[in-house]
Amino acid sequence: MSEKLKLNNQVCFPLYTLAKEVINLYRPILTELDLTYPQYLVMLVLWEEGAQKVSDIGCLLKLETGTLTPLLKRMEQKNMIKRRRDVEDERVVKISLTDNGIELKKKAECVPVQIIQSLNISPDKVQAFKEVAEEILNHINSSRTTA
Amino acid sequence: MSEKLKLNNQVCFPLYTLAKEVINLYRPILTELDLTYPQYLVMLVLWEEGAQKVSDIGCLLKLETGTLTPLLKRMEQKNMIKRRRDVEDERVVKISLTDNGIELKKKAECVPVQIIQSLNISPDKVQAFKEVAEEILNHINSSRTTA
DNA sequence: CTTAAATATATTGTGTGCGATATAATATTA
DNA sequence: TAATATTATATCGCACACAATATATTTAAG
Repeated sequence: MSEKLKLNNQVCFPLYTLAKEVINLYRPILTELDLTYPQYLVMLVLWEEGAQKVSDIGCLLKLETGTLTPLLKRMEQKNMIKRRRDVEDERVVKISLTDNGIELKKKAECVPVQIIQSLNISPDKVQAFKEVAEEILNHINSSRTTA
Repeated sequence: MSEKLKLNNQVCFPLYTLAKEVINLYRPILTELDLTYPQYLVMLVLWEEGAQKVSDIGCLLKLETGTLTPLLKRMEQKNMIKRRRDVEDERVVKISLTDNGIELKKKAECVPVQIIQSLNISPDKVQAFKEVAEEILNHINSSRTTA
């Protein structure tokens, strides 16, 4: 059989599996904060950058509006964020943290440490891995804009 | 602000994003074969290993039955696979290829080449990346069975 | 041989993820 | 300025992904 179609020779399969497994690693930890992984990413953005437009969050996290709108509504239901139309431009929806959302950051401080520990891999390799991932991402994104 | 919670310092975020982007790379190519990425993985297993139990496919692809059952039913609708209860053990459902499913392999031969090209990264780095991904996966899986 | 435990798959519910389309508001242009 | 194009979200439909639960079948214990 053609070697190229063998599962073990697929490059993207371990990537696909690892991404899922890592999210599964986050799941029990984030459940403590009543967050899912993509919701956690939204919180990271808001904690770091402050109030953001929906489109800004989408741009930073590479998520479409069809994903973000319902996700943000669920976070609003949980009283972590506020969704407000911009008075300057009524098309824009500004996402900001509630007091609860701000407060949640304290509980989140320990999340990255726990994850790094359970990944159980040398910091060097983690860093190298991250860099290759980002390099491939850049390739993909630049070839998209070029095309 | 605590450095550890900054988006750019997250190791798992580029992994999560890259996995999605790579599936988006596959999407137009696999659409030609009327397959999604997880469905393509199922086909890889069947082409390589022949007929398999649902649980075997789940084990190989790290997918739960709640994901696989409806996915396999969609593939059955498209007349790519057959689902048959095992006469020896009525609990088991055996998944096998239809003639169409076997035929589809020819059209799939070119998929890996196209993907590798669009990833646009040196084979060495791809290989190194794959190895680290598999290493982390092994860590996660072994620590799960140990715990 | 009958009941309890284990196994294999199916079902349900919730939450992404994305393409396609719709809607409303703003910007542009004739 | 009225018509048109663009922009920002929202909505809808489909397909995962997984936890929790249900169902059917087989195996094991007594």
